[in-house]
Amino acid sequence: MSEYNHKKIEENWRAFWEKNHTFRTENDASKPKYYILDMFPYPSGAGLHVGHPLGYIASDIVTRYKRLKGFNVLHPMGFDSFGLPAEQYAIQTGQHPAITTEENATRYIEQLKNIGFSFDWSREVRTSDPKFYKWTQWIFMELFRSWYNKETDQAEPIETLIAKFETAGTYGIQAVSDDDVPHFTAEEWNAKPEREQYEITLKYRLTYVADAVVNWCAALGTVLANDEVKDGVSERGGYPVEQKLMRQWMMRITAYADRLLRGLDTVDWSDSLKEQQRNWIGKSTGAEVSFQIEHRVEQIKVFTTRLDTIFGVSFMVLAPEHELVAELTTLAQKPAVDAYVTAAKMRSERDRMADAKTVSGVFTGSYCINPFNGERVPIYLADYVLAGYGTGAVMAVPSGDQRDWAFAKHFDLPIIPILDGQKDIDKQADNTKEGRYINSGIIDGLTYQEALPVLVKFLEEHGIGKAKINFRMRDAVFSRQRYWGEPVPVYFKDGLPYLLDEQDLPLELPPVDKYLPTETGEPPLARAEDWKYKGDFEYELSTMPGWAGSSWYWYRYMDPQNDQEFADQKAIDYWRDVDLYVGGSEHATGHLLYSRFWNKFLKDRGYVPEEEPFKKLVNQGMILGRSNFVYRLKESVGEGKIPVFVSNGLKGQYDVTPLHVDVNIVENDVLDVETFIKTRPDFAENAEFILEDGKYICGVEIEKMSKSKFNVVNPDTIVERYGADTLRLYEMFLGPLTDAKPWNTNGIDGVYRFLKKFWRLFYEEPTETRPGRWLVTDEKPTPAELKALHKTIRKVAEDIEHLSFNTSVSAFMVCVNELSALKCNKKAVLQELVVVLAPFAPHITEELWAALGNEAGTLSYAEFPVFNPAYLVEDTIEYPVQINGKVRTTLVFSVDTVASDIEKEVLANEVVLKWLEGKTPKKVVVVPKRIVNVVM
RNA sequence: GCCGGGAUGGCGGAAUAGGUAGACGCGCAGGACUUAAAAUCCUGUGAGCAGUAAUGUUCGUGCGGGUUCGAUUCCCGCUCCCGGUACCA
Repeated sequence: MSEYNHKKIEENWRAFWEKNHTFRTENDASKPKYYILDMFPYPSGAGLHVGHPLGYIASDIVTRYKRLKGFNVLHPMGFDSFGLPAEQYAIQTGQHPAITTEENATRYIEQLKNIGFSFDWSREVRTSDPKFYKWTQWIFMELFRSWYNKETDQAEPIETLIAKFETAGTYGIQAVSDDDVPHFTAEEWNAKPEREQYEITLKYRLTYVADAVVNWCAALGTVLANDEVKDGVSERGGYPVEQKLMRQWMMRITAYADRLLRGLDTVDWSDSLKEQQRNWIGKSTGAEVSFQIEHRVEQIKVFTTRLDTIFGVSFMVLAPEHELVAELTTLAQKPAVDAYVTAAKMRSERDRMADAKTVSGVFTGSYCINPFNGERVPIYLADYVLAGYGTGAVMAVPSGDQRDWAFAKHFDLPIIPILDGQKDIDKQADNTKEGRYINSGIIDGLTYQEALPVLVKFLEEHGIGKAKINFRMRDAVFSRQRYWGEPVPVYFKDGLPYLLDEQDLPLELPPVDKYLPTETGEPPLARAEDWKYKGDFEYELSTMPGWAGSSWYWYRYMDPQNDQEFADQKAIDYWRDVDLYVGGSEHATGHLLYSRFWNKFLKDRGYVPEEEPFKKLVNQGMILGRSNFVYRLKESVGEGKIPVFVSNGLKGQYDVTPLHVDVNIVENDVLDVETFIKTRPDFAENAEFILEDGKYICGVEIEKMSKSKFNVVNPDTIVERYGADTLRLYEMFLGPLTDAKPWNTNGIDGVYRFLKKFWRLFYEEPTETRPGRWLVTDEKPTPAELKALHKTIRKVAEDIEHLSFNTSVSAFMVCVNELSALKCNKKAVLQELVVVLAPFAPHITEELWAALGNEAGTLSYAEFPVFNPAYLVEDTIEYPVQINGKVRTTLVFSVDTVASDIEKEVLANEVVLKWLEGKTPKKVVVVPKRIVNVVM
């Protein structure tokens, strides 16, 4: 074959790999392991666009490279196949989501295989497969059967807690639990009826039932994702949405807050990602203080990180959802409070936090007492305080906190200065810790450092509070009022939740007549007929959230067929953890925290060996769409009018409406007018076009890739026209893996030409009369050829380690340009180059590898060439010579020339002398092997 | 709002222990081959000014300051864009 025929070559090799199971991976303990994982996709109905494979190409390059370096590489792919879109489609069409999901996954696999990824498809998993979610349910059960012992700082079986109760009651127990756990002695425990004992343990288990705030849409009869709520109404239909408490399964992730925080120091992730997780966990050190409510027995607890400002408290603010609101509201204030609470229910948490400009709130009519000075403090409600944070109450210090300051101004409350270091507090709050305290009772005259211990001692001696570490992170809601998710393996008996017997797993999704909630607002599973545990007991009707299956799936790839365990212990001990994890940064605080949480839990219970599941992690950037526009004259729209479109360069002279035009009929921003008329008769029939230089030039904007913007580019189209190798190289060539960047098919010709030029090093260009001959010879390479090769070997190996693939592609181009110029057709050089290029362009390199006389299909497990620095040694260096930091000339010196000799010669140089204009330089900076700078 | 990230030619980008800004590619312009086109190959290409030209020279890495012999790179203050913000996955 003397012409580069990408289609034929690629189809051949893909068939070869499939037939020979080239990428089947064994759990082979004799070779060092390397686990490279892609965040698995949700198989959407739209199929893949060119943005999706970006991360997969990168991880496939590393995978193939590591194989060449002698590693046993696990590189699997599967589907996170539970999700809202399939359910939404099911609601609209009645089609079971399993069917849609199956079709979409099949399409994804086809598209992925088309790009030549070296996935081991025999290990594919899907979270919606009962054989998979059996183990998701099993892990849920293990969580339910566990509690968190703070003493040992790990999760333990619930039996160890019960044993403690039996011998010592709650005495000395350090557990993460609900707030309202009762205290008892061993005798008291042992005397309790079984049901009550069980009820008590429910407060300690790592998954538990509690009331949580959700977006309730009464009109749709369902709970909405924040995503589905826009401006306080449902995105679908525009119905009102309110914040409502609902009984939900929860995950006690907060038990792991500190370990999740500490673990970040041990993983190789980007600083920004770690920082996002740290902020999410939000550890803050401070104190909890109780304020007695005037004329009542209840107290209001607040958490503060600035206990030192307690003498500046001039009011108290509670979240509108605070449990004491009803009791605190006086008769006179009731109408105002009720109105405010109702209004707050209509606002989403995000709206409430984002809106820092409007001050709103209402006085309850009640007061509490500042325990440090006995002053009466009025109690307000305001929606900037969120019920789920801390205690849902804030002690307001207007002189030190800007939000409190604005609130105080608005309601005309006192602003008490507390530090003599505070400045301009009549204009704004000053949160300084500088200076000495004033108006502050027992800490007057002290500094911040001196005051803190005094305050804490006072707190503890008077029993009004304690030092406390608070986390912003809350327990995770684990229930979804949906159909298309894992059923929760729980049934109810006399109102209490119990686990299913293990042999009854998996609890499969029952058929339902509709995928909607019931008329009474119960989740879709309530529609299932005769769906009772052992024929008697109500099942839990909510399903698990999207993140359940993805919180442990990487272990299933290690042993995907196992029906005895979630994975064989030997397989887990061999593969252990993920060495490189590639995926989108949008998972920074969701999936990546939950996965770490479940991993730590599984480790505590002895199922997995590593504390952290993902050693190294990179976020690939999003590939954006490049939308094209046509501009229609506004005056040309209307009954009986002929539409007129004006070219981009001339649109300024007219009043026009920009309209998206399909990027697939635009080349280099020039519109294919004929196809446009043909494909869009709805608005381009008989249309006239005002051209520039005889062409219709389209406008351009960078936007997210989406169907509605007509800017979606399908990888299949690219593979058909240019081949998968070109697609792979081009996606890498676009820019750094981690950056967001626009897709522009225009540039792809460059890498396609590169592959053809590379091919020309092996085969002569064919003419009409004869096919191109095989050019490769066994001649000995010249130093220049070896230099070109070894520069590339070094660069590419370094780049792959740093995941800097765009620069590797340029390095290949430079190398091929150099070898072409040198007319190098030598096997000794070309064969090594084939191996180096193989991870990037696996098809063309397999073809050439075989043509060079190697056994077909063995390239994937060949050996990566070893870089030899001897070929790159230079004996001269070109020094840029600067005058006052500006380059004026360059001079060549041999590598061993000493600085003083360089300086001498530079000062004698005519260009330098010209710039010196006879003056003596103040200083000459000679940086060896780098640069010379003459300062005058 | 809060948290995180980014900004370099017409376009994608390259260059950071601070050391010749614009590698590589696209596009564009000119040329070769061709009856012609495509493909391919060669040359040029940040902007301005001077010069027939070789060349010389000034400006130039989002904006405003600073540190330094020297700043795309480090520091301070802004502007705009993107991601996350707990039920999209």
